[in-house]
Amino acid sequence: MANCVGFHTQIASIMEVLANAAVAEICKLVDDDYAVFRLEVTQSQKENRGLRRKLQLLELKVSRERAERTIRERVLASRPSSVKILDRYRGMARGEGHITGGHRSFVKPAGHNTWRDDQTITVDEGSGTSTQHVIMIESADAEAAGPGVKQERSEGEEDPRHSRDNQTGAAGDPPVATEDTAPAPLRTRRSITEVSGMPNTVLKSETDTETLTVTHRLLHTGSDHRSDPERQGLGRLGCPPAPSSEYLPVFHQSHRMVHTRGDGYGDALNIGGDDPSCSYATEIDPGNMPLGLETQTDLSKGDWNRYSSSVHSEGCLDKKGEVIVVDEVTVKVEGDVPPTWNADSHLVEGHSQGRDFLDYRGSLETNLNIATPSSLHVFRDRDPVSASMGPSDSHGSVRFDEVLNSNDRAKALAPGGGDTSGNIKEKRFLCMFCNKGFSCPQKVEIHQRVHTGVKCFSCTQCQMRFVQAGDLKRHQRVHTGEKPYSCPQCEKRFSRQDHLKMHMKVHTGERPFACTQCGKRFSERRCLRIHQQKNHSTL
DNA sequence: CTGGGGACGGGGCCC
DNA sequence: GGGGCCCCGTCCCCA
Repeated sequence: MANCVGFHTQIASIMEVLANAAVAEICKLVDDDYAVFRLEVTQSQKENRGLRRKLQLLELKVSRERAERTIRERVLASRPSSVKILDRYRGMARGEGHITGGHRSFVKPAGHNTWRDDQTITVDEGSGTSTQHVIMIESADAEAAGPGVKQERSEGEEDPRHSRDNQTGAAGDPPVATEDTAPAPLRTRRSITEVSGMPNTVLKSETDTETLTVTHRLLHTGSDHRSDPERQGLGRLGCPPAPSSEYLPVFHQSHRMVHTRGDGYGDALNIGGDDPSCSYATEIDPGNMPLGLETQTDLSKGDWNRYSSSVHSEGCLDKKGEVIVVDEVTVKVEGDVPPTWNADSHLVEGHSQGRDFLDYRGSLETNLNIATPSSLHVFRDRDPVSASMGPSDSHGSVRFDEVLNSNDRAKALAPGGGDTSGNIKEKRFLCMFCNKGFSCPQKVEIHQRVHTGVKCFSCTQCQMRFVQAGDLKRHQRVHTGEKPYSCPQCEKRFSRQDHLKMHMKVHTGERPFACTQCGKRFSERRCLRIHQQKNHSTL
């Protein structure tokens, strides 16, 4: 019996030894494999870095070449051209046509939704049929990027301020506001991404058909933007991004904040209601205003960068303010990513060369996947908060040709997104729709209402709604009949100073707008324009 | 009667 | 918030 016990003990010992040996062997194998694996990963990372550097160099080179070409084009375009050109351009700006030359875009090839790090950006400047549509956003590092990678600029119309200067000129000899005499050169609209190599300075999306991977990089495409849990957001937003809305401000934030969607829109929107006469539009469709005002909190902290990122990551905010720090996250998109915002849809139709606000409008009208203002109504009606809305809700009736009026387009296309201050550093906060720069987040928020159609201020006397409180106040003079401005010449009174100023031209005989064709002068630019269209238009 | 132009009121938007 | 400009619609006058 004792022998039996001893035998079993020995067996157990041997088994234990063998087991330990096996474990040690396994561990060794695992360690070896792990070491090999890590070595491979390290090598891959090195290769990846090397490739990225090469890509940077290539893109920088392309950007510079493009800049040089732009300069040449501008030189060529600065030659005097005929009135026809500007008129034609104006027509296009109103959605009557497409600019067939000069405009270039980097657009994804048709049929491809995937952008990869190693995907070469090709540029077909002649046909505009390629490739990626990306942008470099001004940032602190922008200057370091050197010439050629500055924020794209596109001018199809003269700078209104500049024009105004020309028109006012020196007293006594009002300069001729030629209006159409010297059409600004039709410069190309291009978008360039600056790849600085710094992970937190380059944003790019790697979009698979149904998967949006947000890495350190994010290039915000329209489809990406709407590939939400809320493609509803598309509908709700109802304000499809202007082409430039593909652009995403690039800020120096290594971490992106993603807010989970919540229902706290009402709360979020309950800001700014300081005007007793202003019934704040709590019925604002949250999807229509992805900038959830909750972010005011962040904005007040100056954390606009994070704010912006969160908007683009999810477009939704958690009412609890829950924040998920995302370093790398894969956002699954339910269902098909609507190709709505694929630049391809424009390109395939031959609109590739003028893809900007103009094409955007066209696509809006033709692409059934795009939420139209009518769909806004649908979503608004679904919104329980908006159910209390009366007919005064102009939100849903916002027309994009109102939102994206020619002035807006011109400014959006203007250098620096309309920034004429020249101090672009002071306007680091970019509109996510038109890329226009502003000096502070609050201004961006207000400005973006232009695109979102959000009108927070409503008149208690009528159904009018306004984006800005000042507009409401001015409007209310219509009801009060208040006319605080009186003409010193004829005692005529006006509710607005600018109207008085305009009226004063009656007395001064000021006619700063002269027709270059017949010399006839007008007191209003519009009169001149109408005159030229009716009498001198050769189109 | 019609078209061109002047004048004015109002909204949009930016500074 | 005020100032200012742009744009549009409308009304009116006049040739």
